[in-house]
Amino acid sequence: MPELPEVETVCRRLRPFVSGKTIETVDVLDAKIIRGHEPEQFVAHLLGETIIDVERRGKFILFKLTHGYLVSHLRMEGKFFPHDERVNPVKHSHVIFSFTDGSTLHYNDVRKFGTMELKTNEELFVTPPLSLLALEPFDPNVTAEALHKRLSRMNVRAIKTALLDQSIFVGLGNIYVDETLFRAGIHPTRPAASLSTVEVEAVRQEAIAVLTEAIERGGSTIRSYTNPDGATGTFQETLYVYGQTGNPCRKCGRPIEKMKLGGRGTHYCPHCQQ
DNA sequence: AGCACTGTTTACAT
DNA sequence: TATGTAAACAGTGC
Repeated sequence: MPELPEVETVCRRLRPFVSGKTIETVDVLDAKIIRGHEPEQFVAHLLGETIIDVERRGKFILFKLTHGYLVSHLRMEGKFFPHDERVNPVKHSHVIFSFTDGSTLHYNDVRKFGTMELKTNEELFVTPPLSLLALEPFDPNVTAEALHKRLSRMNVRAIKTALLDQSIFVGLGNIYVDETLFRAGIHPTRPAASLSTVEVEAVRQEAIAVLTEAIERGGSTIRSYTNPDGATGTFQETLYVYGQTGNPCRKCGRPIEKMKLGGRGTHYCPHCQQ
């Protein structure tokens, strides 16, 4: 269930594996994964294409092809598994790529929420879904002033809900947004418009710190995430609030609480986050 | 058994 | 327009 650090970890693993390889066959075992085109068109376009590079934009994986891009989102449970040879699909294998060197890439997705879509170079950033994204969080143009201006226009929205909106801030999901708000000392239900520029800057800095540290640790494995090698991340060892319900806060010792906000489980310290 | 929960996004109703 | 809810699906845990 990847957020930006997990997707970045996946991209770093896939990049050396697929770069320079030419697609020989594509088996679509479940058409639900394919968006934008009929599966037949999807396959027909990919045959003979070479994967030039693997890039990331937000939580999307971008396979740069000879012609255009294959854009993939893992949603909750999507996983890519590289293999040096042809192997049989397993349960929940939905799309299988084989390359002219004999290696294969399997897409596995228990809940089938993940997507794959072809885009031309011209369409890529000016059509949904990528056109809807805010700037990358590490972009210097993401300033406290710009973010504060945007948040100040929100009527009643809670800061947590706003930060999960990828058109406002890119890369945070339910784990890292809770961690960001804890580190910034901001209560998740605070109206987004009520944050001062100083508080917004604290949120921005902590978000970048959390995302950066999580990338360095290969992401977080709470229950099911593994990278394409099957390895787990280790950032979960450093979590302050996510999944820590009832445990003593590492800053003040009072128990971490959990509530429901915007339909998502929300973890916070009632003392450190007023 | 049945229900609530899960790391995401979006279509739809209000 | 903005915001909240349900839905897509499968598995796990109580």
